[in-house]
Amino acid sequence: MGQLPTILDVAAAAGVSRQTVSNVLNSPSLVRPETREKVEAAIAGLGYRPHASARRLRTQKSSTIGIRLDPLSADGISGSILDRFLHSLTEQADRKDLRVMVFTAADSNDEIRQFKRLSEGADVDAFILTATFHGDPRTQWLIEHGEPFVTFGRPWGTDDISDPEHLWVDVDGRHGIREATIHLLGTGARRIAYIGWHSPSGTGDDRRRGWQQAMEESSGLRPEEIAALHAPTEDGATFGAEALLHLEKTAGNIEAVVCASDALALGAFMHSAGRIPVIGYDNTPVASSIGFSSIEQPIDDVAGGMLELLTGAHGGRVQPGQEVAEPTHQLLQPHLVLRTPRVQALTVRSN
Amino acid sequence: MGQLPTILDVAAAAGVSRQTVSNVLNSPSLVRPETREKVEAAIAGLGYRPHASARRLRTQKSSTIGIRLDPLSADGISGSILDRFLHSLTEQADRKDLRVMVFTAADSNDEIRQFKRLSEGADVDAFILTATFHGDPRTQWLIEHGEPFVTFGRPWGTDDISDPEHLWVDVDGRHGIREATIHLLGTGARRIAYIGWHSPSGTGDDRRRGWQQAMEESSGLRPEEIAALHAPTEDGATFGAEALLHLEKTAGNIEAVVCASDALALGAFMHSAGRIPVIGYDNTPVASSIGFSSIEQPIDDVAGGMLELLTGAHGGRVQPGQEVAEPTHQLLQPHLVLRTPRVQALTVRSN
DNA sequence: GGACCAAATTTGATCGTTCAAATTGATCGT
DNA sequence: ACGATCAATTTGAACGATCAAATTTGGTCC
Repeated sequence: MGQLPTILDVAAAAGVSRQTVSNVLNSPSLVRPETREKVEAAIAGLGYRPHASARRLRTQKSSTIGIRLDPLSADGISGSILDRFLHSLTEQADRKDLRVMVFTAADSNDEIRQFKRLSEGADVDAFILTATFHGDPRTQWLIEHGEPFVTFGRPWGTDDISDPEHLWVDVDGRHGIREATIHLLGTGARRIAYIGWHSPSGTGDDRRRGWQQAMEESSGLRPEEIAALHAPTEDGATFGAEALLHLEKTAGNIEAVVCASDALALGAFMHSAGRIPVIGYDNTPVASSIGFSSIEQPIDDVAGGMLELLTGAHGGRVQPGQEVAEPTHQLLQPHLVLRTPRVQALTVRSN
Repeated sequence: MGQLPTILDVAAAAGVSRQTVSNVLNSPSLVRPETREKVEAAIAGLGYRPHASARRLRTQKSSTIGIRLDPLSADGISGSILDRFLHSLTEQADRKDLRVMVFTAADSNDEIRQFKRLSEGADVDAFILTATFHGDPRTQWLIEHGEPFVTFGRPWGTDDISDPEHLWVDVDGRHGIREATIHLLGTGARRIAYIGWHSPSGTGDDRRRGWQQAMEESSGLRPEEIAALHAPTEDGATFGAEALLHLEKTAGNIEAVVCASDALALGAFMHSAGRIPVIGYDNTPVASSIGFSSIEQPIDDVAGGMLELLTGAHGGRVQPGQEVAEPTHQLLQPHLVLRTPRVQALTVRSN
């Protein structure tokens, strides 16, 4: 390991002072090009890297963002999506010289306790929140304590979307589901069912509206008929299968299904034995393995957008009562990934 | 936000000196119980938390472990397993007052570059490695540079398992597959196929041996017959389906299948239409949704074991030529999760 | 009561960096 | 030629904690 070189070693090697080296790193414009080169050569020669903790102590900034690992979120981004998101976030953060620290929490209150720990210890100086919900206590706490943060998910219900209290990036689920439904209508299907989550659910209700709009506009069915094609349930493959079974009994013939998640879609697909088109949401590995269509969220753009908001003019905080030049949120569009099923017959056990 | 209290504020409030407060936190035994209580009251009253960066600067320890996010590892722990592992690791690290920092890397060399960045910047002071392979350059680099680390995975091939050059925790895949095979033999099946990965692959070869042993001991088949039931391929559902199709053509009737991964098992299960028992590896969500048996790795124990080794006497490093009292590795046993299929018929398209 | 020793507590120095103020050296206007 | 101005660089101080050494406290023994 040896002793790591410090800024003083670099200064000595380059024949300048500490501060000049510091300036080369942080405010290059202050340094004469000639000296800058000398210093840069010394830095490279010694393999010097600034000591993160020393810098943090002095600047009171950690250049680290915190994100909770939420493995089993029923709502919003589930499992493998969070995984992809975390990966993309970390990769892009790295390019901006930001580090990512993860933590776990049992519930929202526990998460707030972690916010406290991590911000007070100066471990992180901004937070990334996923799966926001109506009346979220976490955003409230962060705003009150002046901690910078960005959410993946709109501030459902609490405030105006166009004039938000905080920064957010979200995916327009309604639009995605609407496009998917329109695609199915374009193939000739009319009796298109929607299997989603129980209300109230910000994400869930929004997605359902996409299906509802498309159906009302172009299916030619009466409102009661459309309503009869809607089955709210819990998230999960078995629930998806049961919901479709239920719909077939109560609403009769179903020509296609749009689902609020891939888990539900898997169930519906299994139950329908691949005979009718099923469209899921999130384009998880299951969808591609089994081979059903799914709506893909632009995860990279979400992560990139969040970092942009965090490092941009706002610095993760919306200054109250101040003119805002840059946008404070982004609503991104998902896109439909079409697949033809790899399986022909598939039926759920009768048990 | 206000100004956070420092150790000096606590000292003043408790009527003692800096160092006494520091001792209450780090070496309570040095402090008289009476004073300790006073200080603890002051800490609680002010809501003081030590400034992580200041402590790190002084102690030259970050109390942070780094782990690479590897989203698409074909070998070893794949996708959702890494997710579960990361979650478990973070949760257990938290209890030991350790933080977890994540990073991404395109390949091993890139990962080594990250090791450098993070250790030189004193961002992390130990690494967690997953999916080790034969002649892994990463472990070599870490050993050479004296960076503490633990691997999830044995040092395949490089050195002696019972006298390792570094700390590791692994799951006994051979034993797991062996038990799974024995279970199938117990149900009366004899012609049990094995679908795994191409050789050489540390993990893959080890798992295959488990099947081979069980077959040689108890199937009653001749060695050539057993060999004919083995199909090595790439990881993935389609490869699994193709492998089983191939085996049916070349080896004839197959009564059950054991696979090196759930992805392969999914393919085999789809191809066999759920008619014969299929056992996968990793017990991913796909296995539970679709409903096939799978071998579950004790992820929590793996994470816990790795942290134990890291924080134990070794401090993540095996001192060369020194007597070692504590064990330097752990080999854990997986267990079989049995399921009855939820689907009855399922066939792969002929394309 | 004073000498001695261990336990408890305090003080001085330091980790590596950046901020703020001070210094140097060159250019310029009058 | 002389101070004023400005760019480039240096020096002193501080961030908040811990280590190492010094000091005080308190008890025991003769």
